Amino acid sequence: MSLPHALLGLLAAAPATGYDLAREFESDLGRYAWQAGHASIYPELARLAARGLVEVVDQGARGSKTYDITEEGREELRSWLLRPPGEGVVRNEGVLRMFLIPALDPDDQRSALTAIAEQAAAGEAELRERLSGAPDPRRGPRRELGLLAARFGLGQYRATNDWARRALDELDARTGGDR
Amino acid sequence: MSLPHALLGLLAAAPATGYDLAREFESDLGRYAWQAGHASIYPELARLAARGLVEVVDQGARGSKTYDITEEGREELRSWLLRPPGEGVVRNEGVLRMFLIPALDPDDQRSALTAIAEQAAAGEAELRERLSGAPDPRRGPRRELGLLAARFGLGQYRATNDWARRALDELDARTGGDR
DNA sequence: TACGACATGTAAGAGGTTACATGATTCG
DNA sequence: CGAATCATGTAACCTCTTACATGTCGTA
Repeated sequence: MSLPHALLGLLAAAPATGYDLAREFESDLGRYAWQAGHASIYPELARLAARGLVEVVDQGARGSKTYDITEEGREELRSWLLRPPGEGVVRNEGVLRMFLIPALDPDDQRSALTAIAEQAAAGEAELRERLSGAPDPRRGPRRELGLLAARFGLGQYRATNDWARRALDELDARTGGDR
Repeated sequence: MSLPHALLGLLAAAPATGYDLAREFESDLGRYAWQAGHASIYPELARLAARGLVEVVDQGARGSKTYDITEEGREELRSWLLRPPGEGVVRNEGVLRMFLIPALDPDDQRSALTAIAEQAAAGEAELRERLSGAPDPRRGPRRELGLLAARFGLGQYRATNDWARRALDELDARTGGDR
């Protein structure tokens, strides 16, 4: 039940076509929060339109339809965002891998943890660069969302890197620290 | 395709019944990494057994079956854990809410961000207490998994709290900081 | 004029949740 | 002996992914 709210949230920032929205899910949104492909987005937009939460405000070239959120849509979005966050859906393959690392033998643990730390460091560096550069002019009205998401990602990568390096330290301590 | 590997990873630490595994998903594992209910676990164990990756090593009271991982299972798990982490599934309703907060008006943003910061602080405190106390004797062979997961959670809550408080500061700066 | 990006849709199937269904054991 | 917990399973349904299918527009 999160996809409709994700779409409402994106449309609340600016009207967009289904195609635009699908691309939005390929960046930070899809990386840290929620993934969706066009094959789930188009039918969901149609359902939201049928419920009166969004509407088609423009039909352009190539059969494109630009959707905007309606007043009812804003209310639905607001009540969802303000609802006390009960334990929602959580599904993260990367974190799952991290948790299961103790099942490996020490050498394999070392390489898996090293790979995680390096990947997190690389992700952090890349994001830091993006944040320090000029704000991406393409994003326009969703710039704020992107900024917030990027900063969240930064914290995420930092925490992951710290976690992996601490696990590596302890592994070295346990196995004698040599090699 | 992550549930079978999650089950293999848990069984790699110690043999368990489907019921045991279902409870495992209710703690840190389900909170940060991957959720699963008994209705998906039992059929998946049967499939894994059919593929020879796990086997029934004991049948106890109440029709319970204790599963253990096989050598083939360990190899499958190892190759999955060592596989370079391409972008896996990510689905996190809480993070999605965080990203969409800019869709609210400033007052609502303030309350949503405050709620997030408070919840993260409470989660962090609770986890910190659990980590400082005596290690839970019930967990036995999965203690290490739990420790790793709890420390990950700690970093997570810290990052979330920082993120929310920074967003609040900026909101105050933008809207004049009064009230 | 060909290629890449834009743009939308459907169908089949995988994976997962909720609800239904059943029964044994333990503990107060 | 009643309630909670242990323990397993199935059926219906929902959601999302993958693959299939189609067509337009800009530009090199």
